[in-house]
Amino acid sequence: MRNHSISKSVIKRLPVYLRILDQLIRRGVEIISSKDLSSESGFTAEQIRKDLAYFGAFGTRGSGYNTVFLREKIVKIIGLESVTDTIVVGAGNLGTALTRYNLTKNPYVNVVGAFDKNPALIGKKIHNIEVLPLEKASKIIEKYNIKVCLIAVPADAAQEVADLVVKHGVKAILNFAPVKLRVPEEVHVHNADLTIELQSLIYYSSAEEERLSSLKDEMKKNKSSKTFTYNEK
Amino acid sequence: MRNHSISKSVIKRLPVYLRILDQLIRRGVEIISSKDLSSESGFTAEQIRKDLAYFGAFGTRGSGYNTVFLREKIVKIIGLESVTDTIVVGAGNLGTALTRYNLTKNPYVNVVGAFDKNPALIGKKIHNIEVLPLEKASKIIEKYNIKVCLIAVPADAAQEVADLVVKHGVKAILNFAPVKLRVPEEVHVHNADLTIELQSLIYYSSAEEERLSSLKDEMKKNKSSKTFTYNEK
DNA sequence: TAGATTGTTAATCGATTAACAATC
DNA sequence: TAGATTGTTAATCGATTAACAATC
Repeated sequence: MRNHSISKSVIKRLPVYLRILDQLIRRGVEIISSKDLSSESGFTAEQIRKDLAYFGAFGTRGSGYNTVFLREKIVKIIGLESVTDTIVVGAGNLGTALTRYNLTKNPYVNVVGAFDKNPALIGKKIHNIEVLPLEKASKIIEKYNIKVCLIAVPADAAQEVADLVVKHGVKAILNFAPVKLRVPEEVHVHNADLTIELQSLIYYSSAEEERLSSLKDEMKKNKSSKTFTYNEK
Repeated sequence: MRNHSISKSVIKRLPVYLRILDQLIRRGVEIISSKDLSSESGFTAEQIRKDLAYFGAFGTRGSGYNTVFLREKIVKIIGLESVTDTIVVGAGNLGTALTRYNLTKNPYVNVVGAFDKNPALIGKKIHNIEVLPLEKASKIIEKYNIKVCLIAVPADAAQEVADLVVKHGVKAILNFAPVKLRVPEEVHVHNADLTIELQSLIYYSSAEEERLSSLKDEMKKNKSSKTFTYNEK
């Protein structure tokens, strides 16, 4: 049976649905329509119905989706039935924030280890776990059979960390360092890259057209009077 | 002159090109082909050429792109010629990490203010700036004509912060809180949502097909023996 | 039954890939 | 000139939107 693998865009929306369902359930809402899910999520109702339909028929025509039932299905689809153990490499401000957030606010994930190379940070307590030297990571990865790892180290250390964790069995990396990690193709990397988000936001924060048209004017000038040389190397 | 607004996917790739060019320039590389940019970025060479072509003809047939020239163009396109002043709201671990990162590692951005509601954090020094109470934000936004704001507060406080900063003129928000912010349509919001990234990664970290097919089996069973009721409301 | 909302198919839109002429 | 690589047009692919029959 071919699944032709569900598209990445669909998968990225599932956690949004899950979060909304968790909220609705907390508020005691039992039924939700795709229309209301739409206004909560910002995705269109059609898209939501289509996304869910990839995995099954979870709703009831005429009324909507049972929140508890749908939540349970999405939890299964994503693979969150049991808590996912992870480690965080890098115990600076960002690594600390990530560790603490996941330990306290993310019920689907547990952090079983935090690591750093910096001796000054080793021994530091984050919530209930202690920062260990990077060399201890391999042991923990194997002990807990860790498949998912967060990397929050400086750009120049990230590849080395990726190599290490992948070597010991990690299959998915959430990378906060601004570098493209090179990993075997069976390993998944998601980049959570602040700089890229911020810069693309800056693009939209000022009048787009003006900037681009002044750029075009410049190009015209350059056409006639070459200022740059292209002949080295 | 219609620009039909360049697509978001293109804009998200520009900062990646910029980063690579910055690296290449630092290493003294003067010319780079789309092929080599491809291997550095992970995007295809065709895509890179097409992306750049939306804005102009920046390369030289037969040789490639002059790194300094192309960098300068991308800086102009994104709107990074002058440093962008920003503020960070939320001075917990994440807000502190973001503030420090941008102050020390991101030459295109300057943080002119950090704010929090928590009295325990007010007065705290992050690098060279001091955490101020949230009420002071409006003043700083107006004083520096801030257009871009980072929000790193807990989910339940994020909307209130968004309302405040938008009211005083912010046009672009990088939101780290796990909520959909409601803002006027001229305001841009990018969500940097750890939980979504992490959960979609978890989806890929274990055998997709097995999970989905066991889900399908369940659905079949449910078809005959209904376990859920849909008639409350 | 009438009203509502899903699940699914078809139509559209947009983005990526392929191909190649232009040109350094 | 021969070799290389861009810039651009055309072809393909994939994702979103629209429409509506199915059905609660």
